[in-house]
Amino acid sequence: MGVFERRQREKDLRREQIQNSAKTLFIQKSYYSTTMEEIAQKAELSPATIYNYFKNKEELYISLNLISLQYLLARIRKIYKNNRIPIDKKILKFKDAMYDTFTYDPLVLRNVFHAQIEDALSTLSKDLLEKINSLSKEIFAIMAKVYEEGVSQGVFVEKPPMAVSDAIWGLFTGILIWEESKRKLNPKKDFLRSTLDTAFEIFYRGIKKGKD
Amino acid sequence: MGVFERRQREKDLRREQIQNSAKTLFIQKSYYSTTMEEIAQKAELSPATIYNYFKNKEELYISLNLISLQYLLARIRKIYKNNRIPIDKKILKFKDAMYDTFTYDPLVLRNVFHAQIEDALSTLSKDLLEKINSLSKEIFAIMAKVYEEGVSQGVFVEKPPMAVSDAIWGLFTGILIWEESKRKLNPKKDFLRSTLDTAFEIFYRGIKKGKD
Amino acid sequence: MGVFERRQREKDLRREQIQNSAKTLFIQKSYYSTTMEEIAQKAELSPATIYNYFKNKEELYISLNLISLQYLLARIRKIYKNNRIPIDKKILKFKDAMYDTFTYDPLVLRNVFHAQIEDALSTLSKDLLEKINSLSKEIFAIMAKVYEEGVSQGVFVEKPPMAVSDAIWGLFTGILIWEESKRKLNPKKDFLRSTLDTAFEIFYRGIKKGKD
Amino acid sequence: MGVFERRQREKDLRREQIQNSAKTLFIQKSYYSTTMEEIAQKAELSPATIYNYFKNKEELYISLNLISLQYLLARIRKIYKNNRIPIDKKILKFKDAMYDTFTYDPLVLRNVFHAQIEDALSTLSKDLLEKINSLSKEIFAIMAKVYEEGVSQGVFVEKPPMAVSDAIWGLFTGILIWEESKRKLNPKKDFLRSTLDTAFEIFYRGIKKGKD
DNA sequence: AATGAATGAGTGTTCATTCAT
DNA sequence: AATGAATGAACACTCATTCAT
Repeated sequence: MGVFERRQREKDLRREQIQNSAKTLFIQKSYYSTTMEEIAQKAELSPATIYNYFKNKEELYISLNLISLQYLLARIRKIYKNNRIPIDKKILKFKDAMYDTFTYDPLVLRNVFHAQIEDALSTLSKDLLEKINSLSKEIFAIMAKVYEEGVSQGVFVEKPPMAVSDAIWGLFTGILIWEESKRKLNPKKDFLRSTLDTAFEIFYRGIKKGKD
Repeated sequence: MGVFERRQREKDLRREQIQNSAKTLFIQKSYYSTTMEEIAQKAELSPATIYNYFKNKEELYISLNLISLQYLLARIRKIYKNNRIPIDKKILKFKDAMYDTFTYDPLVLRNVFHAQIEDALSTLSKDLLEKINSLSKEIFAIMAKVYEEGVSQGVFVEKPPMAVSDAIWGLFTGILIWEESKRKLNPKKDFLRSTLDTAFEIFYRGIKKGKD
Repeated sequence: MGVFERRQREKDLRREQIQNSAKTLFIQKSYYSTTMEEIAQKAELSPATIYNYFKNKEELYISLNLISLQYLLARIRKIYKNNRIPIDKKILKFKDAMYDTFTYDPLVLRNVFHAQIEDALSTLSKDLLEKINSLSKEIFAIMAKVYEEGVSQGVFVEKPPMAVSDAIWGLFTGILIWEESKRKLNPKKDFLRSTLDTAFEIFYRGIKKGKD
Repeated sequence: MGVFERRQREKDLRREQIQNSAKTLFIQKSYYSTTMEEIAQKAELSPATIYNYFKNKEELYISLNLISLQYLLARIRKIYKNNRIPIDKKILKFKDAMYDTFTYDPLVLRNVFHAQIEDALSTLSKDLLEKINSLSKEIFAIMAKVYEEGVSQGVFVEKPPMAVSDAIWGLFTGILIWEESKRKLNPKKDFLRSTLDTAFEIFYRGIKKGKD
């Protein structure tokens, strides 16, 4: 049994090893320009071996996606349920959760936007897109609910809740992508954290009721 | 000369014809999944002909990029210089300029983010990226300047100006991409305009001094 | 126009050139063991070029098939309609028609039997199989009709007509394949013609009424 | 020794288990489209295990061939030696022997024709082909001998004996393959037995001396 | 100037086979 | 003896690009 378990562990490790190599390359060079050959090389395996772990390139790609988004949802939920955090501060906590998630795994973000690939990822993608969508929807729903509670508690000004959560999400992701792309041109400058903080301070102030 | 000029005009037309076909396809299907063949077909030309107008696929792609960004810059400049617009309202005008530009040409946006390709677009891209960057920098500089003027006029709260302009840009583009991607899953729902309006109202309120 | 026609002729030639190479190899080595590379080499072209003429390997293969069967049907029909040939001799003429067709193009035969490939040739094959089937059905129908006429004219003994035409077909093709396969082991001995003649004499005698 | 024998028996069983799986698949899908993986799965073994019993795919394939042909030879021999059967009826008995053999193992037939593989089965095949050939030769020799005896007994008309046995063989196999392939297109109709009977009645009548 | 035709250089994927355990 | 895992060697097919006409 020890043998079986070791084997399993090793197998899991190989899988992750492949996923990590793939993730790095996909982030660096996009889905299309990354070849299985390259992934294999980075994982120090032969291309054929990858196919023992993933049905094809697409599935490998897809396998990278949901984990992080699920993690994010978990974080968001936790914040939502935590009654010790005042409702208005939760918005800022959301930002932190997103920050942690997306700096850890920029690929998810791309897929959340999935703007680039869509019809290319043919069959499976529909399933994936739906899963991603259902996850994001839940995230949004929570953010919207928190905002609505804030409104009914009188701490937030009244706006269409879905628009607000879309705005939070957009604000976050927009800055993230933008800073990321700026960093590519000049890797030394990393203003992500500080820009995000400023942006959310402003946004927070924008929905917070009452004079400062 | 009439002949020469007609020729030139025709040539320009062909170029645009190709660019339009390419743009549509690149937006629909990404750079990688669009083939020269397809572009040619859409432009009702043979693939070989495209090479009379563009050195290669990359250059064709790149040629699509700057026009819209230049247009945006022009709009932004105009707003900046227009003294009849109160400083705080200029922020909202910026949003409108971005809205017009990006709904007209979603591709620029993608390229401004260029998240997908980077590495792949080898030599030429550096040049392009720099041009894009210098354009965006100017746009930002103006937005930052407007914000600073607002601060010194006492209508805006004080924040790091670059962070603010990054935030504006991020807020706008983030929402744009997000709504676009939502529309792909459900083409009937188009909340772009209304979400943008809500978001900018909030943001505006967030930087406006002396809240209600 | 001359140019266009020359082009067309050249194109047709290329197509045939490819088909010939393919046919030779498919006969020599079966569909599976023949590679596109080999076909290309034999046709003195690059593999990619073949794809300008045929969508894929399967279609190339399929393109080789119907021509000969159609030729056979035409021959069979001609014999059928020729009133100068006495009804009982027509059976022997059928043999000659089959002989000419199949010695010219052994591949058809294989496909008529298509025993080897079937489920491998997935999509298109259904269409092809049906066409082949409809062609063979017509051939059979004619053979059966001739036999029936012979019966009603009192020159043939009475048997189930379809069984008789199946038997003619089976007799012919069985001998063909068998002699072919013998020739492979010993290329010098070619008894196809003489064996066929003997076989059909016997068969003819077997259905002819009022034996010697 | 009991242990050794049991081991041997088990080993033999495994071998057969593999051969059976392989045979079924080869018949269903041809040599090329059957994978070792599939054979292993059907045999409820791992692919690697197969290699403990057969040097490689080719040898496995080849191992399937002779058994049935040897069985057929035995049957043919038995008929030949059975003096209670009148010489002319032996021809019809041969048909029954072939029918039993080939309906039990259609693969042999294909390999007897080996039309599909030849070239591909490189080294070993020569050996196999020779064995197959020597077996078929013997079968033929017997059939020819029976026919010759019939001729000298005055019950058969005179024809080249080898041509007659080729014809018998061809008639049988041709109909077999043909009916098999028809059954593929329409599994409900199985006329093999009846067509064979009709065909051999005709053939029998074709060689039988004397008026009916 | 436009294009039909040809192609080199990939690219994802399959599969028989090997080998350590 | 059985097998999980790894892989080399193919192979069909794609596509940007070139070039003669």
